[in-house]
Amino acid sequence: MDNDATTAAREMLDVIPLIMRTLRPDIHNPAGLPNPGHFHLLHALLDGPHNLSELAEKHNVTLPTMSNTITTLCEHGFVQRQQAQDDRRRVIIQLTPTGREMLSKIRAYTEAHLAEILAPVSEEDKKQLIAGLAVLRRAFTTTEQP
Amino acid sequence: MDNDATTAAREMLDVIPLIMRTLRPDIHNPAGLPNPGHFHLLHALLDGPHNLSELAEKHNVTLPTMSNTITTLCEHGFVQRQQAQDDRRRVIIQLTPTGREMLSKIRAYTEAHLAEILAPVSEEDKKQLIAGLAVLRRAFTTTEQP
DNA sequence: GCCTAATAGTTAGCCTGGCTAACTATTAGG
DNA sequence: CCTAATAGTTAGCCAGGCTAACTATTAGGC
Repeated sequence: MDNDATTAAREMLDVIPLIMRTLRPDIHNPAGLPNPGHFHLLHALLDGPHNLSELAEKHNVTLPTMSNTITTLCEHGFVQRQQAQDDRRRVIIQLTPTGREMLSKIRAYTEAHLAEILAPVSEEDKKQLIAGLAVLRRAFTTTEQP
Repeated sequence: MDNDATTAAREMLDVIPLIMRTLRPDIHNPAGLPNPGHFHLLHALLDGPHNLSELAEKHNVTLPTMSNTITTLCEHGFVQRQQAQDDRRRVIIQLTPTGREMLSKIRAYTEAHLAEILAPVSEEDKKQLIAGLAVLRRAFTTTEQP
């Protein structure tokens, strides 16, 4: 067994809840977003348009559920439906400027909140933290694909 | 403005979603747990018994909602209700051995999964990661109280 | 080139979890 | 003691999730 990996895993599972407890309210209950879960969905649309099936699968909900969810997000003006011209069965979902703006507001607010929490940390510790985060980024982006 | 704090905050908000995408299924859809959200609730009971009002407030739900949720968790045998003897209005909620066991199974499984992902990381990077996590732990436990 | 099968979404009907309002039981205070 | 406050529960309603059934479009076999 790899003891350092286990130590790091254990530590992550202790620390992540502490962080999430602080960040959750920023992300899930921001003014203007009707439903907490909608944030993740809108976020997924940042890297480009998707169709309903992809979104449903990625978020572990059924197609009808995603269809309804998208309907309410359309009504709120955060996303828009659009027929694909090559295959007219498909519906392309993409962010509206309003949706994009909402996301960047949440992002900015959360980032500021986090930075405030990290401000009292010593310079050296901040370097250490940034280095640790880089390790995590590498570990979790190489494992992404499957 | 503190530039390192902002850099760290930005990096955290990029990296955390990557991690959560991997861990969410382990935590929210484990066999035996009826509802995804129940995990957080049971976890909160690990540090001792609580009454309904505390739980409701901590989890941002109303008292009736928490009452119903606890009822279903009771029916599944994960927690038990118990009248407080000093103030008979209060109801003390605590984990049953079954509930405790369920939590440690989820914990063990998730920890193993995480350790597996971290295994290929170099020794040096693992040290770096552990150091970074320690910084986070300090930052987020000193900020806990308010 | 049709006719069937497969694929993408939507609609209908049901169930659960959330909320507010109203109620019961117990304790605190003038 | 009698009123007010506090802790939970019950009742009734709404939104989000699911399955089943339906529509529309594309793909494939003969």
